[in-house]
Amino acid sequence: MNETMVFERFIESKGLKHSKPRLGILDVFLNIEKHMSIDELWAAVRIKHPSIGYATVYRTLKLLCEGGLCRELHFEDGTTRFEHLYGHDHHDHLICTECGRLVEVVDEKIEALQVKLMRRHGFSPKYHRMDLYGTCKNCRKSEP
Amino acid sequence: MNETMVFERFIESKGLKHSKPRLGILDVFLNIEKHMSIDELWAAVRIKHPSIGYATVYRTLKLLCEGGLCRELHFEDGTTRFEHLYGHDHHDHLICTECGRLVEVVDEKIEALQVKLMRRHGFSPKYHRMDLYGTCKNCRKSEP
DNA sequence: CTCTATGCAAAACCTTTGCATAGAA
DNA sequence: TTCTATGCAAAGGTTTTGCATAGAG
Repeated sequence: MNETMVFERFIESKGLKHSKPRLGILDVFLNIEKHMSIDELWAAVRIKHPSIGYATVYRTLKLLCEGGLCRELHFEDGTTRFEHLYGHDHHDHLICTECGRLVEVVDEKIEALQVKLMRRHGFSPKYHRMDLYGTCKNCRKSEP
Repeated sequence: MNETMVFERFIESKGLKHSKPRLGILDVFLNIEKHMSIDELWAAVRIKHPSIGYATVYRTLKLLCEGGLCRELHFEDGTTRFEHLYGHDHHDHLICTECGRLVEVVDEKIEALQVKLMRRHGFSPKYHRMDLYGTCKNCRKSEP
C-alpha cells in the first residue's frame, strides 16, 4: 500500500475519476522531499507536464490533503507550505531563523506531557503543532 | 512602565512622530482581551475614532509588533490574528476544534524539554510556538 | 519649514471559482 | 452518453503601497 494506491482508493471512495494530471501532480509532489509552497510545486509540475494549469495543481493539492497524503502548514512568517503526510509519522519542527533549515523531530516525553496538559484542562487531544525556532550550528559559526 | 510608554519610546527610538491615531489604535488594541483579526480591531477602532482608516490600523499594528507589544499569529485554519505581547509572559495555546475556545497555558516541564531538544540538535533556542488542538469539555457534553 | 503620518484608492498578492471543452467510465 | 476534470481567465479576499494632504516637531 503506497501513496498512489491510497490516493486512488480515496478518489474512488469519493466517486471521483482517475486522471493523468492528478497522477502526474501526485508523482511530482512525492518526489519533492521538503516543505513546499504551491508555487514551488507548480513550477516542478510544469517541467514534467507543461500543459497542467495552476488550478489543477491547486485543486489536486486540496484533494491530497483531504485524502491524508498532504498537510497544509501555516508558518509564523505568514507563508503556507505543504508536507508529505502518508507514512510520515507525526513530527514537530526545529527551524533555523537565519538560514531556514528545517529539521523534523519527535520527543516522546514532550508528546506525553502535551496529552497530560490537555487532559488537565478538560480537553480531549486530537493533534498539535509545535515549531521551535532558533539558530543552527552552521549559522552561529559564520556569524558569531 | 506601561504599554503606552513602551510604544512612545519605541516611536522615538525610530525617529518617528507621535500621533493621535496611533495612540487611539493602541488604546483600543489594549482593551480587546483576546486574539483579534485586523478586521475586528478595525471595527472596534471605528467606533471610537470613525475617521481612522484601515491602512493606519494596518500600519500601526505592524509597528506594535515591531515594538514588541503585539504578536502576529498564523493558525492552522489559515486565519491571522494578533495578541498582546508586552507584560504577557510566553504561553502556548489549547484550542477547541469545535467551538474555537482558546486557553493560554504554560507547562514548565515541556518548556525545559524543548530547550534540551533544540540543544541536542545543535540549535540555540530563540522562541517557539505550540498549539494543542482537541475538543473541550463543553463540546463533548453537547455532542457525545 | 521640514519631514512624517494619514486617508483614500488603487495595486499587488494569493486563493478560489465559473465556464466551456476535454476526458473518464 | 453522462458524469467529472481541466485550463483559462476572471472573481474574491486580504495585504500592501503611492500619493496628495494634514499634522507633528
